Amino acid sequence: MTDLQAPVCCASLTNEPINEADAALLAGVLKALADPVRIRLVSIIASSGEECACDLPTMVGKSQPTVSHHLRQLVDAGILQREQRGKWAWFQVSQTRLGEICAVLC
Amino acid sequence: MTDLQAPVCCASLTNEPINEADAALLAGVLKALADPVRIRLVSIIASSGEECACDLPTMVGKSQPTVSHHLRQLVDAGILQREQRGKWAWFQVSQTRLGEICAVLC
DNA sequence: CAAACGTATCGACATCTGTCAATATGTTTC
DNA sequence: GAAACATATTGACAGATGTCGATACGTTTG
Repeated sequence: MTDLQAPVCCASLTNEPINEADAALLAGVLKALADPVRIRLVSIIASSGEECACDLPTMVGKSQPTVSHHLRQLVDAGILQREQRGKWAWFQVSQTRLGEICAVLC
Repeated sequence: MTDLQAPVCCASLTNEPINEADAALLAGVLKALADPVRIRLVSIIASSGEECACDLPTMVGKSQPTVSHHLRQLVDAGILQREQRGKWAWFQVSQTRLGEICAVLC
């Protein structure tokens, strides 16, 4: 499995044709974001700065396993950062990662 | 079906929690981009300014129907613009659309 | 208009994905 | 250490998605 924590891929999509490997990397990161529930999770967490996993199932109207699954995808893609505090898991948005995505697209 | 040609959604993901409808819109646009073949198509077309559909199957190593299917998704999402010239279809990247996506993410 | 050619659509299929109930894992507290 | 609680994993299933061969559609050119 590719390391999705590495920089997204190339400098820019629009300068020169991206190669297949980098395209797959970028697609993986974008795919992590390309879901309505995950977008709402990112937006909720970004807006407040950080959120506890315990509050998110209610906020997005999905079951605890479903939310856990989505959070994992976002963490694997480097979009969220996870921090364990006692029995609670707290999440923050990686502005760095979002910035990388923007840099590649524009 | 929602109008994916409209502005992507909100001003910013990170200011305040996005609502469900806008999240679905944004997810639709991102999903159109979240595929290795489609990313390569966008990158190829953006790099050269415009491309004829006739050249793309060879360039990305996929069949003509498959490429046509991907191009359609990108056009529907407002990421590509299509122009018919005689029997050829030419495609350009909508920098406006890419810019909108960046604006929402950052 | 008939043949040639570029593109889109259809049908079929294998794979991937989102979802939840059930259960396992891990942490705290009594 | 046992009970309580937060989170992750597993298993199962319906629906979405990428792919291609076959075919239809539309435009140009003899």
